[in-house]
Amino acid sequence: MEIYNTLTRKKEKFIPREPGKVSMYVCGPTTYNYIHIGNARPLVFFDTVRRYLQYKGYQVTYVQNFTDIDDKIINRAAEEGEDPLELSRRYVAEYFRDADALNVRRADIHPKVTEHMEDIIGLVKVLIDKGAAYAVDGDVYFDISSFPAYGKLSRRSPDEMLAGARVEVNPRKKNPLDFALWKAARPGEPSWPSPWGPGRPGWHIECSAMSLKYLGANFDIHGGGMDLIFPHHENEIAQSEAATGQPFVRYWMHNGFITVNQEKMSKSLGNFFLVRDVLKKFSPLVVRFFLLSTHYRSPLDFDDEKVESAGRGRERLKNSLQLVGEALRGQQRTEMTDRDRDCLARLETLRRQFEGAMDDDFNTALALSYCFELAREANSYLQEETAPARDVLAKISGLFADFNEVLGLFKTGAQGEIVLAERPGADAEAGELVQSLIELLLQVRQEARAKKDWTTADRIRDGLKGLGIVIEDTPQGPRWKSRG
RNA sequence: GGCGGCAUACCCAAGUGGCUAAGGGGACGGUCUGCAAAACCGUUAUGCGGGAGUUCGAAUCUCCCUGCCGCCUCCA
Repeated sequence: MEIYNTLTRKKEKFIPREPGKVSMYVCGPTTYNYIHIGNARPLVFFDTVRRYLQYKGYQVTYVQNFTDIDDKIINRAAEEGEDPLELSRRYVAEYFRDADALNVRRADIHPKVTEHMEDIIGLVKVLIDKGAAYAVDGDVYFDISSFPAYGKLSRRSPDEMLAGARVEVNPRKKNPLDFALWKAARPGEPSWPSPWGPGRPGWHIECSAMSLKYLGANFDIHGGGMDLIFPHHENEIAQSEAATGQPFVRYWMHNGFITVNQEKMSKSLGNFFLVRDVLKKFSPLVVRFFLLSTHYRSPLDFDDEKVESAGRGRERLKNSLQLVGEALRGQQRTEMTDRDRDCLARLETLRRQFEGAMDDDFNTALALSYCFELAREANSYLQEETAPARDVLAKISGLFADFNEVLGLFKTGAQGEIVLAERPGADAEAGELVQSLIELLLQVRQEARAKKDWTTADRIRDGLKGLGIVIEDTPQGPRWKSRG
């Protein structure tokens, strides 16, 4: 397996720190608003990375933090007249609603800054003791001159960064590029006691402190958006390596941006779409499919038409899954023909191709194409065979389940089996009634069809279609599904 | 100003030296159907922004040009 490492700008063979185990840390959101679709990309992508590593048999420890105290939260809280910590607690809960909808599995640990003050203060102390940081008037700054490797991730030297860059003038800093580890509290702000007076952590120190606590030094994978390379991750490296004297991270992974009209989407530009709003229009799993349809390091333009196109693609997979499901419930045979054996061989190839795609720096777009080839293989097989071979069916269905275990494009049941029920109110009590009514209409329509009363039959079909219910007539009778 | 990225069909998109340039959407034709839908079969880039070069051979490497974007400041 190869991973593109931002640190070396090359694909490198993946060798974890400890055989069979992978430690990964992904920068989570600052909880001052609902997440936007740009935040959703790393979420979904790194969730997929984790799933694939698990598929490969690794024991993965996945940590994703919440930045639940910072300037933006304080400002937002002031605007809303709400307590900052209450506000961030609320948005943490909202975050999980969106992430759950996108089929993102919970991290093993979701540390919060406010719950790790001791660890953060301890790390700042170490940095001061080692001469890598200095305290001024209740602030503490990291001294970048103490860390010669500063700039190695973003490939910039401090001199280059100063030339032409607008750096705020802060007379308390020794060097304009020095950054805050601890910020003295201003009146009315939430604060925590520290050896330097009441205050709160700077933005970068939390990730160093919390990753060190849960994953230790030199952990395997650190992920986040490309815009975090500088300064956030550069600063994390400086802090962590200055403190431990060991390499901070083995593989740095950064996802590309989501754009709107080819322009970067961000909270600061104000051209962002909240996941919450996007999900009013699209199924969350369609959004997930869309996010995985492009390689993670490429930009991805968000556009309703493109998401709809992705939705129709996913529908194709769903139809195939439905056909396979029906075949599993239907007649099967146990003897094998040459055709069956060819099919099995082809399926084995598809698994290898899928793994090859994911092994190559998590090429989800290519992996998806093998899902489609699987669908075509399955469909054409089922088209030809009225009583398909049990072993072939099992293999098809197992392969679909495995691919889905990695990509998470469909909900799964307790045994990891794919659950297609995305019908209106399928899991609500009212859904029972809806389903019964539809079944009743289908019976009426079948009676009309038997009498060749096509007008009535078509009226029922068209009417239901208008309500988002698609009817398909098959040799085994009609079936229906909701159009997502 | 400094640093970096991208440009593949109508749309999305994989492919970084070598069989006929994946896959999806769309469109068109066929099979199936009462008609549809779904599914299946077929068609849809002699060409990969433009130009020059390296090579037996390039979408893939080099140079130039054009266009778009990002980072250097909070940002996934």
